[in-house]
Amino acid sequence: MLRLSKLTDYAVVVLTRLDDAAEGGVLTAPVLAGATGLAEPTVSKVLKILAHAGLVEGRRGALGGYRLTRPLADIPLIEVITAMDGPIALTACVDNSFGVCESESACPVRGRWDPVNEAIRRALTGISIADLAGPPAVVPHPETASPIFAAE
Amino acid sequence: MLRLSKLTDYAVVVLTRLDDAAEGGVLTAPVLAGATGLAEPTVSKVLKILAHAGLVEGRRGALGGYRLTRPLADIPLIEVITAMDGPIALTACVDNSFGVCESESACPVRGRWDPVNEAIRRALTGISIADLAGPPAVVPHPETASPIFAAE
DNA sequence: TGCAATTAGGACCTTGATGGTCCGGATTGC
DNA sequence: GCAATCCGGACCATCAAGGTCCTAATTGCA
Repeated sequence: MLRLSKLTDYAVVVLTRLDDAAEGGVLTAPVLAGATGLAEPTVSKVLKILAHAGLVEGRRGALGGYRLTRPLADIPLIEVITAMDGPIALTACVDNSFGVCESESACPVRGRWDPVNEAIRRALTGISIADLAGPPAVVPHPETASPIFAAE
Repeated sequence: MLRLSKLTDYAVVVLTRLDDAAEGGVLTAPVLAGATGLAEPTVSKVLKILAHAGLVEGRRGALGGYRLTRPLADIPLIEVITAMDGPIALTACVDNSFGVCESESACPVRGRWDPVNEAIRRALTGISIADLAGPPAVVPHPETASPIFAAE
């Protein structure tokens, strides 16, 4: 269904909540779990991955917790997706990876997916997490909503 | 990994091969299987789905087979993806689907994914299957390659 | 110095979707 | 009437995603 993983979804939610922390302050995994309604181990897992990608910073020990390393507006959506789901690659046929496809000799679209991946990357680069956090509520009609894409 | 299903991948390959048929002629599933290197039942499954979506037309009986209902250039990639994978929806939070998310009351990104889906749809609408079939070979540097996107 | 709180890293299991195969029925041409 | 072919669906195996848990390592405080 061309869907991204739930973990990525959670990551966006967690990141936006993390933005609630006071200047310089940190939020612990349990607190974030409570704020988001997600299970604590899951939140913990998400935060660990995000920390590994450098999007958040973890501080151990008592009074420890996590905080953003950058403002949400400086985090493009694609960076979160890449951190959680790995690099954007719609098919196994990426770049010049030979040998992984048993019918590559007969494949007429060989090497042709890259521009597609690139197009999606571009579309996702222009959207920041801040855009997703945005105004509080539901968007009834996306077409008439205010444009949130830098690329448009 | 934000990947689309293999079936979709196969569909694109099969469609491009189907384009080899003579004007008005048809190709059978076994022939297409041979031409693409894919297993026959799989090709058959793909064709059935494509036929259901109206992208190809099946003709039964002896001398039967499949043929394109439109030239490849008139088939946007997104149409194939939608046919095979279902509608583009990066997350379960789509439109105004209430009740499916147990923490929707606490979710700060509620309803905010739609524009993202829309952006991807747009990026995928400008690419036709003909673009994917394109010139025979590998694209070394997508950035310097000829632009194939109508939207750019 | 010891204890409590917290992140870090990974192992582990379950579940659901995907991928792939197969079968019976309907249709068509010879 | 027969053979070839599509049509529709059922069926099962595999595999990655989702989620949980456990054990270190680190830090602050009494």
